[in-house]
Amino acid sequence: MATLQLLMNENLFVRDPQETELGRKIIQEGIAMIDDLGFEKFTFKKLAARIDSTEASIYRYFENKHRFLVYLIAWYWNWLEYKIDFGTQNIEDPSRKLVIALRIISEKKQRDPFFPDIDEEALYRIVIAESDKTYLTKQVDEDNREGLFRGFKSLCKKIASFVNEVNPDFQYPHSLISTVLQAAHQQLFYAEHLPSLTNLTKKTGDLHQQNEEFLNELVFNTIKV
Amino acid sequence: MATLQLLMNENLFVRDPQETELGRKIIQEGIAMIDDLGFEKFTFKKLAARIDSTEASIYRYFENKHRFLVYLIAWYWNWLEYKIDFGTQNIEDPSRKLVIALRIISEKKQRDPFFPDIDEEALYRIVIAESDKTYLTKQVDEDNREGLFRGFKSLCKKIASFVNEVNPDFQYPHSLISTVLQAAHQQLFYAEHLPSLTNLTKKTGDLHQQNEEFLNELVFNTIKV
DNA sequence: TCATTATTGATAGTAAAGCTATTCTATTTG
DNA sequence: CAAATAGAATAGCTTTACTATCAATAATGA
Repeated sequence: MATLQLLMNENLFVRDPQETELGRKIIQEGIAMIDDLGFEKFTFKKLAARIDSTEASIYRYFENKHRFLVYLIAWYWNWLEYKIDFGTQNIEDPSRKLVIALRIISEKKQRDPFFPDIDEEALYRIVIAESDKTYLTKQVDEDNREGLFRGFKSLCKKIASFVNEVNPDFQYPHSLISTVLQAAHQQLFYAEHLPSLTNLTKKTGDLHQQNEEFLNELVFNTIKV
Repeated sequence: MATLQLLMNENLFVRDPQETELGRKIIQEGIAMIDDLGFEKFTFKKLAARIDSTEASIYRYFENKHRFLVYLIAWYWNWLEYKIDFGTQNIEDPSRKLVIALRIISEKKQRDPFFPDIDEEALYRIVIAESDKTYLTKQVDEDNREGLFRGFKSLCKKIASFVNEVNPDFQYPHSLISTVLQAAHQQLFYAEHLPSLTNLTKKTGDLHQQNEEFLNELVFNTIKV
C-alpha cells in the first residue's frame, strides 16, 4: 500500500517531523501521551523520557508544546479534507456531497493505513478534547497570520461551498459549517462527560450515527427553503 | 437600587468571595486581569500584586486558578438564566420565550446595575475566549460531580424546554441548545479573529444583531416541522 | 576517503508558575 | 476579655517551559 504524506504548513514546525525517525517518534508518542495525560499535563520533558531522547531534541522539531498541538490538529483537518475530497469525487449532486461530508465528519475514526505513523483514533480523541485550545489564546491573530489554521479554514470553506450549491440564498454557510464542525465534537464530548447537555446517548445505539443524524437535521432543515 | 447576589454552588470556592471586601476585590480585579492577559498568563501572584494583597490570601478564596475561572463562568451562566427568567415571565407563547432567550444570549452585554461588583462586558469577553477551558480538562467528571457546571446545564435545560414546547416531536432539543450556546460565542470570536469562518461581519452593521438572526434561523428552521 | 556539517544526546541552568506552610498582627464575635 | 478568624509577610518547594553549550555520532559531498 502506498504511504501518503499530508503537506503541512512550514510554520507549524521548526524541523519537519515527517522526515526523520525521531520526528515520527515525537508525533507517534506525542499523540499517545496527550491522549493519556491531556494537553495541560503533557510536557516535552515527559515525552523525551518516553522516547529516550531529550527535551532539547524535541525543541528542535517544535517551537513549543502549543505549536505541537496546533500541528497535530492541523494534520487532522488536512486528513479530513483529503477524505472528503476522496469521498466526493465524481459526485455532482451538492446535497449528496454535503451528506457525505457530514458522514465523514461524524463517523467513528479508524486507523488509516495510508498514514501508518498516526493513530487516528487517539488523534480524534485529542481533537475532541483539545482542538479549541489551538485558537483560544491571546496569540490567535499572530498564529493566524502565520497560516497555522489554514487546514480548518479550508475545510470549512469547502463544505460551505456545498451548502452554497444546495441553497445559494442561504446567508450563513460559513457560520453554519463552523458551527457544525464544532458541534460534531462537542456533542460527543457531552455524551461522554456532561450527558444532560445532549440527546445523544449510548443507550439507544451508536453515538456516531445519532450524531450524524442530528447534524443532518441541523444542516438540511436550516438551509432548506 | 437593590443589589442582588447570585447564589453560587459552594464547591466553586473555598471561602465565599461575595462576603468580604478582599473577596469582591479578587473577583473585580481578577476579571479585569483575565480580560487583559488571557487565562494562561493570568496568575494569582500577579493578581495579588495588583490588589496589594498576597498569593496566599487569594488561595484562601479559591483552590486554584482553574476553579477561579469556573467560578466566573458559572456566575455568567447564572446571570444569563436570571435574565431569561426575568425576560420571559408572564409570557405564555413558547416561540416568543425562545426568541427572547436567543436575544438575551446574543445581545451585547452591558453592566448590570444590580451587580455593581461585576464588569459584565469584560466577563462576556472572558466567556467568549475562555469558557470552554472550564470543562475541556481531564478532571471534567470530578468537577461535574461536584456540581461546578450546574449553571450551564440548568440554562441549557431551560431553553431546551422552550424548544420542546414549540415542537415536542423534535428529537434533539438539548443538543440543539448546547450547540447554539456554543455557537453564539464562537461566531463572535471568529468574526473578530478568524473571519473566514463566519458570515457575520462588522461591515454590514451590528455583529450582535446578525448573530441573533443567524441563531434564530438555525433554531427555528431546525425545529419547524 | 577525508572533511564538513547536520543531528542528536548529555548536561546545566534560569525564570516563572503553582502551590504549601508558618508566624504574626489586626479585627471580629461570643 | 478571651478566643477565633482574616489577612499580611515571608519563605520555600517542585515543576514547567525554556535556552545554551559542548561532545559524539551519522550522513554527505568533494
